[in-house]
Amino acid sequence: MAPKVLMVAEKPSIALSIASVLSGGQMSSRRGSTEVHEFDGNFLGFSAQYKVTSVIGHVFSVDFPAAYQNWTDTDPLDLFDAPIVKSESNPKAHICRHLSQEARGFGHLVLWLDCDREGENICFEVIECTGFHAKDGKRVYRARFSSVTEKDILKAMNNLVEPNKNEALAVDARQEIDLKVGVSFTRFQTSYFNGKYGNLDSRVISYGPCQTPTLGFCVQRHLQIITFKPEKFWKLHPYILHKGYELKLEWNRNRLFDLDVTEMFRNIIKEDGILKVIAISEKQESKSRPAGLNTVNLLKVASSALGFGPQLAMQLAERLYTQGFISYPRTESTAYPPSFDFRGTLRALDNNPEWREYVQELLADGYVKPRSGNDAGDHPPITPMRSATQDMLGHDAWKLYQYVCQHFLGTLSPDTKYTRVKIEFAVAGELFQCIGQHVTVKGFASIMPWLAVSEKSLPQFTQGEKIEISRIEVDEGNTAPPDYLTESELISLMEKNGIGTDASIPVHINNICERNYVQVQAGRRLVPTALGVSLIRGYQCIDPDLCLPDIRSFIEHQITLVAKGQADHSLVVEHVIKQFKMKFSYFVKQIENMDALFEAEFSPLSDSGRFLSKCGKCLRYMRYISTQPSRLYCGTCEEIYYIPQKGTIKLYKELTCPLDNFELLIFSMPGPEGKSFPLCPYCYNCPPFEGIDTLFGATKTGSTVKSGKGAGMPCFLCPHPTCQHSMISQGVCACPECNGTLVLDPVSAPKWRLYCNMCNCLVFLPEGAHRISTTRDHCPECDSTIIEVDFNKKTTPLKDGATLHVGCVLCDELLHSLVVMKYGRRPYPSTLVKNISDIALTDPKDTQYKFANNNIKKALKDKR
DNA sequence: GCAAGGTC
Repeated sequence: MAPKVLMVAEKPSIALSIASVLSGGQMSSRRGSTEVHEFDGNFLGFSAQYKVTSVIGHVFSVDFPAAYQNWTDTDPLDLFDAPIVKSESNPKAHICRHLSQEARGFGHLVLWLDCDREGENICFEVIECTGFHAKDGKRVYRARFSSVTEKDILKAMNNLVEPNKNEALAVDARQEIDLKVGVSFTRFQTSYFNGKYGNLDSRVISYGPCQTPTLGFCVQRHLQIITFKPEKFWKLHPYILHKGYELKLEWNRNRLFDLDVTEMFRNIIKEDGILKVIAISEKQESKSRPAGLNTVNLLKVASSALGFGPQLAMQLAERLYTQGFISYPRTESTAYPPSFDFRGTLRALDNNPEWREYVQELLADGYVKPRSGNDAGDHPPITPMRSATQDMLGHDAWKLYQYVCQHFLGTLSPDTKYTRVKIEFAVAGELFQCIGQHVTVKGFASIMPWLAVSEKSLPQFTQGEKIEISRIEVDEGNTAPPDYLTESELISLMEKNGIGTDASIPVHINNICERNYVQVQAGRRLVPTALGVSLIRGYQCIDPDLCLPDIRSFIEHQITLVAKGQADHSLVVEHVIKQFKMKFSYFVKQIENMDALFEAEFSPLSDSGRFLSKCGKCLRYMRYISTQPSRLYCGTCEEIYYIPQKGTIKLYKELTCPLDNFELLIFSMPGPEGKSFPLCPYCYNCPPFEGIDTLFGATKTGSTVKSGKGAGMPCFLCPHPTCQHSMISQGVCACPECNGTLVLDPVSAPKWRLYCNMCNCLVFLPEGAHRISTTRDHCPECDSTIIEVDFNKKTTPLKDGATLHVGCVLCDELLHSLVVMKYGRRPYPSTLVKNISDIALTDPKDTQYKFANNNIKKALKDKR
């Protein structure tokens, strides 16, 4: 009987590649939990029946049993000795059932999981699902491949080995250690601090061996900045006029920290007044073209040059990949495989208006062999696969695609070559110099112009020549602290210290943002919050190990012993867990040291009213008084700010109003159809724009705000032209039911919707979309704001699995077919009804509100 | 409500 061979890869794309290679493209594919490809071929000299399918990453993940899931009943200390259970990572995908079904009647299993430790671990997950280990006569093989190319796949097929149990056990060890350490510390910290302070703006005060050192880097830089003491320094710069050039010379001492000494040098140089040319040197220099592009480098460029965070950059890259524009975007390798088809990839780009000429030149004159780079044995570097234009991709994806193309072309271009001339001068025993640069070969900088070497020309000098000093300048300066870490620098630090992997680095950075430990500010610099700083300073005074990057390398080192078979899995886990348990007990005992820092920053729950958001005038937290009428009170300024009644109010991230610096709040009306909107406490009470002074949902019981003519401007009425929360930015189109404007509800994901800023009209947008945002463009047909919809990959209505769609809700056929309008029957909460109906029942033209709305419409027009 | 690691 012909042998039956089941092969399993780590992801669907690899299963497809393997099946295509081994079947020569002659396979039949069918859907299942993941695709299954079938064909006939040879196996170990016999003709065989093949089936290739895949998992989707890890099949299982670890957790504590149900008995340990209750936070209040479980002492976090007990978690260290608790059992752990494995359950399916994604139960809905039914991967385990899929593998077990596909394995039925098959006698051979070939494991094509990625060739790293995690892949080895997944091998054993697959074995467990297929039940192969239990039955006799069934054989399990491991394919070891260093790239997903025909040559490597065939080579692996002819050199099948056994899966490596030790490597898999090392991953089991890491999973158990990470789970126990992370969850115990997280639960303890969260319960302790959230139970004590009212204004902690994070639901969970998490700890983790990757996320905490990541935060540590950001806080370390912050502490460096705030403890920095600037020092004055001075520099001497003689100037010369030579053959028509005025040149500023650099001092070999660079700078001095003593003005008197600097002045002394200035005087003796001035007295002499003649510089002598003592050396002229000319060197040929070169600046290397880049090696192939890997994930981490793509993320760094995306953050520093394109302004995309790692999470967004990966989403964009993933989409470009599934749509066939770029190659697989998750790779560590910067070396191209020897078989890489450079000519073919170049040809794919040679009709692109953006690079046509450059590509044609490379094709005609012959491209340069790329630098060797690093081969991590995974996927080839990220390269373009087919030509695209901005219209096909949308703005953000285009920017990323454009970089991938430029980088690829850069790797095939010559190095930049330039000559560097250095002229050295002496006067009164002091040395000065000036430097000229002349580019001889522009090379890759023509396609990556931001990396170009700057030109600086110098006149001719001769050795021994004497030149008069025209004037001497003393430049004064201050030493400056470094700036906050850029995301790109953080990624480098994480990579260098082995924190996270190319796939998980974006997740850790995202974590510390979401938990409110850091904020991304201008230039994508990461500035820690009071919470982030308090946490790290707390660890530093209790047990600095807890926030140092070494904590990760310690764990890695221990599990590597398991992977190499030098230590027993259970002994290592036991040993490491014991150490962390001791650290945990000590941390609990010493928590008051960390608490002292929290006490200085946050306010106890027991004080009346909880602290909610910061006042824009004094930058202190204001108290939220929930008793009717609910309001905010700033104790420092002694001001009261009313807010809408009968709903829930919470901090809107830590976003602030560009007009007055007050922290924004999100108010949500009750019920499933209650709209949510941002508001600035100050603008709401004292609308800054003329005409908007009608109450919107506020209580009129006296205004304590001096300038207040009234109250009532939430962000959805605000005509601010550039603030991202204003009606100008969030408004989409005119309300079909009234004179209002339909505005995007910014926190309505995944049930995205528009609501009218005057009446009850609701418009439901495509549900489950990953992101919906307004753009600055307007529909040429109807003037509505163009919106951008990022559909969910699984439910996207677009062709070829595309997810990004840009269009007008009224005129775009697809969007129009997906939106549902609903005129809410339910009345608004009483205060709102009162105000809205006041307007609606009288002639709208006579109301202040209408006037305001006209202003807004005008503002909308002015914006265009 | 919690970690980190896969992949979607």
